[in-house]
Amino acid sequence: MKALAYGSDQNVGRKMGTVSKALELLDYFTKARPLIGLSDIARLADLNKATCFRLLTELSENGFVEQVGTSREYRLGPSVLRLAALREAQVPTRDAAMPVLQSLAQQTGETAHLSLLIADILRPLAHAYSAAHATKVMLEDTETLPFHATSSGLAVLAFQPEAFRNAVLAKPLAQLTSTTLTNPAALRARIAEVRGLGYAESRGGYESDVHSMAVPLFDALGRCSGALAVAALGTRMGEAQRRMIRYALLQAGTEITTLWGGTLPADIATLWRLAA
Amino acid sequence: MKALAYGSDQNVGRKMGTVSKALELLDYFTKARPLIGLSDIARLADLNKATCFRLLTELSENGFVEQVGTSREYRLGPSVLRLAALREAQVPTRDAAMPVLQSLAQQTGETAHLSLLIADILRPLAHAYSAAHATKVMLEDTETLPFHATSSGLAVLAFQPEAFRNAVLAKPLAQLTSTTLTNPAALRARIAEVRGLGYAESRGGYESDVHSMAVPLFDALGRCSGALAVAALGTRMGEAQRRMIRYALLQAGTEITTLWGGTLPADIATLWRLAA
DNA sequence: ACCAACGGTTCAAATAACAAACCGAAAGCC
DNA sequence: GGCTTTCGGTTTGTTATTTGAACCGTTGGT
Repeated sequence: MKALAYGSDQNVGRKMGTVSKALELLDYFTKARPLIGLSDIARLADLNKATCFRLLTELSENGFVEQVGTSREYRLGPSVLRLAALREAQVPTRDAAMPVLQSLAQQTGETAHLSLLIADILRPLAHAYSAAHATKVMLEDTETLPFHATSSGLAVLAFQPEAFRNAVLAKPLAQLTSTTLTNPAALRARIAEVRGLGYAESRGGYESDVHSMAVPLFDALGRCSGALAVAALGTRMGEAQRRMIRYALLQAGTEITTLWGGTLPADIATLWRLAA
Repeated sequence: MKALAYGSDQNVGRKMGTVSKALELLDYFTKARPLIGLSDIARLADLNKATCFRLLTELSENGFVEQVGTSREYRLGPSVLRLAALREAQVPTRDAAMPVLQSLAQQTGETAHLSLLIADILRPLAHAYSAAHATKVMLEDTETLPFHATSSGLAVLAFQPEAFRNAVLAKPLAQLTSTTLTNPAALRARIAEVRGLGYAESRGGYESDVHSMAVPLFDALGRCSGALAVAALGTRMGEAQRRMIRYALLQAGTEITTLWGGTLPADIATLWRLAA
């Protein structure tokens, strides 16, 4: 199993195959850092420059990265577009969820985002912003959502196999804000609570003034493979607002799970029906 | 440089790194064959089962493929979605072109498609169909566009560096229909002609009753990195129809190149302006 | 003119990939 | 039921690939 690595956690001492190393290089491209030079990416990945060069060359030969003319920096290549189109054609995920996500943002007047569990890491896949407020939560550059410190993370974690939860909680858990829960036992309790409620909530656990709520999403294989969340400034999160957002979330969550061909676990279905 | 391999061309005797082998596995997933078992894919890629298994495992650990529950077959994983979203955010390609593509299909009443030059291979990225005729050209399952036998291929080839053209024409060229041009010298003449016209045309070179026209597309780096084409049944391609399609193509081609931040080579810009 | 950092290259040494044979399970097929 | 084939997956010794450190030639800053 791939090392669970997030935050500032340096993934040192890992022992991984060449392919994983190459694929990991792709992960260093982010919205905030779309172009990376050879030396930079070698440093980031903690790889030898020669190794890194060979990997990048091979990625480039296959269109997964490409070099922009000047300064020879690398960026993601066009191959991913083709593969993504193919994946979406077979398992509509982003395209299917996007309209629901947008209407959720509009309906709640807050920022909505959808995350996917990819290779044991929770990553945001799409965002939708509302024009309702001048101040909104932006998360353009978030690359990884820590399981223990976000509502999406908790929502997903609550519906994973026990072994997965254990693996996550066994790793060191970053104290991101003053209110981040980092005690494994307390987190377990928290997760059990999420399971009982059918949705998760986080008050400033990731960023101190952001309050968010999230629901788990289920795919056609019955797995909980993602989460849908609404994030707002803590100051805007009154009781009425929370109730409104929760309601919209449960609706939208049901909708996306259905679009994905998934089915809610029976207990969750009941919980959500009651709350509606 | 990666071997130019298309059609039924078996890519035997190649000497490629582990990473390329792994990435090539991803190419065996198509719309027509979205799920593949271990033994199948090993046969397709002409790899040892153990090797193939290891590669697939590593791809799976990184979310590039995943196994569906029953029968343990593999399919493309969610990682590609994330990367594609990132790529589109930085270099809007498919999303930017899609509306133009659709309006081109609607405007011409025929099938329009956009292809991208990925790692020396021309691959269709998106299609748009028109509802105007009951019979239309379908190309859902086309995986690779042979340069010598399609209008898109000729359009792209005409604007590549000489070395690239040579590499393509040096390979054996498949005789796909009775009218497919396979003589390198004749093809060179054809390509020169395309250069002089600013667009390419193919009458039944790929499928015997399909007539298509294509224009090259240029990206922000000044490369010709794709083609835009309209394909119709040969029987519908009268002179008036050809003129209409050509006009719409030049318009749409200009538009997409502009959206991509590219600039037309001066001679082409002039040609297209004159034709409009 | 210097120096540092860049992208890229080289080559011996270390490591990871390879092929073949094997395993238990499931699916035909008599 | 029993025989055979094929499946996904594993193991092993051999082999070929990957790796890391040092080394180029350039570029850009001071």
